[in-house]
Amino acid sequence: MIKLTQAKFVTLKDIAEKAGVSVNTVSRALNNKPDINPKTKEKIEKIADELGYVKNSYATMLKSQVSNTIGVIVPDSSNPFFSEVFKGIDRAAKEKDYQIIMMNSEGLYENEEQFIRTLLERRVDGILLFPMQKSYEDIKELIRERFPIVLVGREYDGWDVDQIYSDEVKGGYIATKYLIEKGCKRIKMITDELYNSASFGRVEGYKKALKEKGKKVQDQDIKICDKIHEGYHIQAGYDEVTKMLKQKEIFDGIFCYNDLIAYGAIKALKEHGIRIPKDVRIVGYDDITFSSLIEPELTTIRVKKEEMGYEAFNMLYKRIKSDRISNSFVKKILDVELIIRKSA
Amino acid sequence: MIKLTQAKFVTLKDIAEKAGVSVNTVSRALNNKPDINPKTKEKIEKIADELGYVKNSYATMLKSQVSNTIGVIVPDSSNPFFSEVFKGIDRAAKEKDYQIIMMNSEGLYENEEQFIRTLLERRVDGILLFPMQKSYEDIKELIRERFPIVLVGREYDGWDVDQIYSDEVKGGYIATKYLIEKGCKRIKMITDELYNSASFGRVEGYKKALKEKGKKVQDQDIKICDKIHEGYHIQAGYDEVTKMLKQKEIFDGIFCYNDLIAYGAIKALKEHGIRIPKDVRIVGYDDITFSSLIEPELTTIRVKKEEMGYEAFNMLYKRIKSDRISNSFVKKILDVELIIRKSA
DNA sequence: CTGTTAGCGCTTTCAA
DNA sequence: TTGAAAGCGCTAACAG
Repeated sequence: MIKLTQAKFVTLKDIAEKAGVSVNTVSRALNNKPDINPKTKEKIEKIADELGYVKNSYATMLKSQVSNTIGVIVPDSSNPFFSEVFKGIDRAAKEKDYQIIMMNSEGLYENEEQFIRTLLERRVDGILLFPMQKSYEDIKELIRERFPIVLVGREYDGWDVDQIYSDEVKGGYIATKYLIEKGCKRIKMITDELYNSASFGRVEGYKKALKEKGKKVQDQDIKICDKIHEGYHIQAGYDEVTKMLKQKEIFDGIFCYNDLIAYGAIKALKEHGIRIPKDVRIVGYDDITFSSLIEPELTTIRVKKEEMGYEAFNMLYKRIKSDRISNSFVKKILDVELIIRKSA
Repeated sequence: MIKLTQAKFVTLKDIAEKAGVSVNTVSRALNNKPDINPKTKEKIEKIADELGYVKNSYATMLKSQVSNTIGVIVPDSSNPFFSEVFKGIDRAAKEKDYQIIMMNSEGLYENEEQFIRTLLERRVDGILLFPMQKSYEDIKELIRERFPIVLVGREYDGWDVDQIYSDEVKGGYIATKYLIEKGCKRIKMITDELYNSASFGRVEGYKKALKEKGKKVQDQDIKICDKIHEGYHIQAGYDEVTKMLKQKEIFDGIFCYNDLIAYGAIKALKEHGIRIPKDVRIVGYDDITFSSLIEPELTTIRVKKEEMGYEAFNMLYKRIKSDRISNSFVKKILDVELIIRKSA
């Protein structure tokens, strides 16, 4: 059936016929190849323009087996943390004239698996993945096949794969140590799931700081987010603190897995008339834009977000361009720093 | 040159050879077509699995001329407003099993033009565009060619194109009217560029409300954002208010083009010890998540963000699927509402 | 400098 | 139920 709603695209053949030359002459003309008469070229370009020619990239990619496209899978594109990392990816990709197909796994492993497949079907040249770490099968396969991939934001100790992530243990450590130094006697932690390395590392840092100062670590002090909510991080922080208050738990400091959780925690505390930082001190993680705008301004761990994205792309780019099998995989660990504001 | 770093992908031909059947039998087996012996099918599926077959979508698309992909061009993916609209798009696209290529025009018309071209080269089935409105040539061409497109968030009065946007005049009107009712005598407005319909509409509403209450509209009360900054909206709001204060302008109310500008405005006012809402009342626009978290909580105009994205996709989907030329273009206008919090 | 030819991987007639 | 052959639009090798 002829689709009248959409004009058919002009092909090289159309141009060739009109110009009275062969298809391949047209191809050469339009791709700025050598060995072409300037006059012919000009003529062809003119006709292409008149006809409104738009190259069919599928055909090109099918032929050349190169897409100049990478896939990016993030857990939540509406989380400002990922927006900022993505900015770095985007900037690096533009420099190298690469395109990006971005997908949102929404924290579901099934999606991650499915998206990887889709990206492979699209023959992306490589993948930048923020993995869920709920399972590893999908990634293992890519690595076994030596498909160009860089794992971002999560640690895969001992794996033969390029990776870039922050020094999470240090982050958790300096955050907690700071709270202790500020005089907190009972510090809770609210974290994400425990199976991802970021969460795990931050908890480890938290424990390390407590132990170092001779405080005992109690597992019930570590709260794990309940993620059933829409926009779950803020809500989860809010719910968790509300519950802690209702159960009359005693605490004078909270270290949150990320700034969003901290926002929710602050909201709950304020609603109960608890003063920050006087009664309870709060430290977040990530240092997203809004953290210097909320009240009280949030003390937090700054992560090099844009740099992480920028570097991640360039690591992937190198991997894509490396023509030989290389067993030297890059593991880049970014430093973090404590940003002291008003909440702690 | 053989690229050893990347295993070659398995093709239908490979499977066919191993199974001792023809390529087309394999194709039919893997695509769940009728007319295939269940046993043959099973055998083929098994081999495909063993060999790790991944379909080459370029080949399929080249042949079928359908990509099941749409392009989305947003001005700034790190602005929470667009993140939320995008969520709606994403949800709708998933329902229809469509994929999305998202691009970030960064407020530059050159990028918009360039991205449209790229998307056409990728033969997307349609485009969802948040236009800059700095120029119209690129869009005009698409419309002339009857390429499936939906313009989102901006009004194109009298154009033969599907569009969805908010009732901006109403938004500006109710925001300003509310400030007047609260007793504001001198209300400033800080807006984005003036050439886009959203900005234009909100200014119109602002003027309408002032006039209706017998107040005179002074053009110098309307401040236009200076956008040279990184993360410009917040910074621009901050800079603008700082400048107004330095120049000792008199005002007791500010209506901001969006919440981000309002955040910056609030920050500047606080730094100067000006109380909100006692000395100056602030109303924002969009009602992004963080607006109920900052202090004071922001009074703002709520826009149906997710719905806008969701509807936009479905309008585009209909357009893509409509097989005949249709001259009835859809123009959907979403309602807005005033959310009263603490800042005004 | 230009044309002919082959083929990327897949789908789709049309025969068998 | 299956196979052979053509072709989507483009590029590249090779002649001329």
